Amino acid sequence: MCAYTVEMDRCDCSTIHEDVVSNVRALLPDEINLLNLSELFKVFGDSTRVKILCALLNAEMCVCDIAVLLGMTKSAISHQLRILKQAKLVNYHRDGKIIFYSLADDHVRHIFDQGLQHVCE
Amino acid sequence: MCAYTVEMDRCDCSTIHEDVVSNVRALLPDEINLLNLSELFKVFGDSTRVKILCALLNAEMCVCDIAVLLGMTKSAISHQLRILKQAKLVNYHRDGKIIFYSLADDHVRHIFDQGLQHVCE
DNA sequence: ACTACAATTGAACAATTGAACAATTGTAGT
DNA sequence: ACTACAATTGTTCAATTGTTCAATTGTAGT
Repeated sequence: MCAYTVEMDRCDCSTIHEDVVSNVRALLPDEINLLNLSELFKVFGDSTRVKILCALLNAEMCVCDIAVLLGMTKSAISHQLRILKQAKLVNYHRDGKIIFYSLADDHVRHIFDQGLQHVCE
Repeated sequence: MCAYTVEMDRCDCSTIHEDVVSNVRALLPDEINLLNLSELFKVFGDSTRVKILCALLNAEMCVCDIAVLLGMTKSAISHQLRILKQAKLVNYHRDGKIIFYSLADDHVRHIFDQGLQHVCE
């Protein structure tokens, strides 16, 4: 019989390492932070957005530039930039008709570096 | 008229900064690596998998332990562990009936640290 | 006011995804 | 061989996601 039957009615196993579970439970970040973290990675989890961010690692660019660079429509790029804006991953400033986008901070650079190291192994 | 009409038939803008575009294009990682990178982040982009990985940051655990810890079925955990295995993010070893899962390398730790820093600002 | 154009937005569609359920696999003990 | 059980797998379904198209917004120049 599962020791957690009362609070965890979905458990159907008997060999739980309760000490490990309770130790890990204490070390786990807050539910909210874990949720925000997965939301952040969800933003990274699209090849178009990855390409846009990689481009912005090297220079600030307008929607049109990015569209040409990636061979996509401005609409598609704009939609993705909106998502990147909401995640506070890019900044922008208007210069006449043109809006220039740039990276918001350097976390992206570090995360991408580590990620590329992983996929290149 | 767009300078890229021939090779980029989807471009509908005229104010391209060609120098910027070509510079960035030269610095952009290979298409394949960018695709793999987004696939990697896609794996991180799910709260269940983030929780599993955060748990494994602290201790190796069996499917049953993780199921109890997160209050989910073993089936659900197993499905997610399969995805984490395919992404080479977790290792595992069998001990009798029980299979213990652990983190594959420290890239995950670094990526999560940077990610948490970003979401906590 | 009008035109040109960079950029954004909303709706619709196809494709992908995560969770749940049932059935199955693999291992240990009797 | 049989039972028990940790873990995996296949299938189905609802929800989410990315792209396209068409229409709109905002700014600069005439």
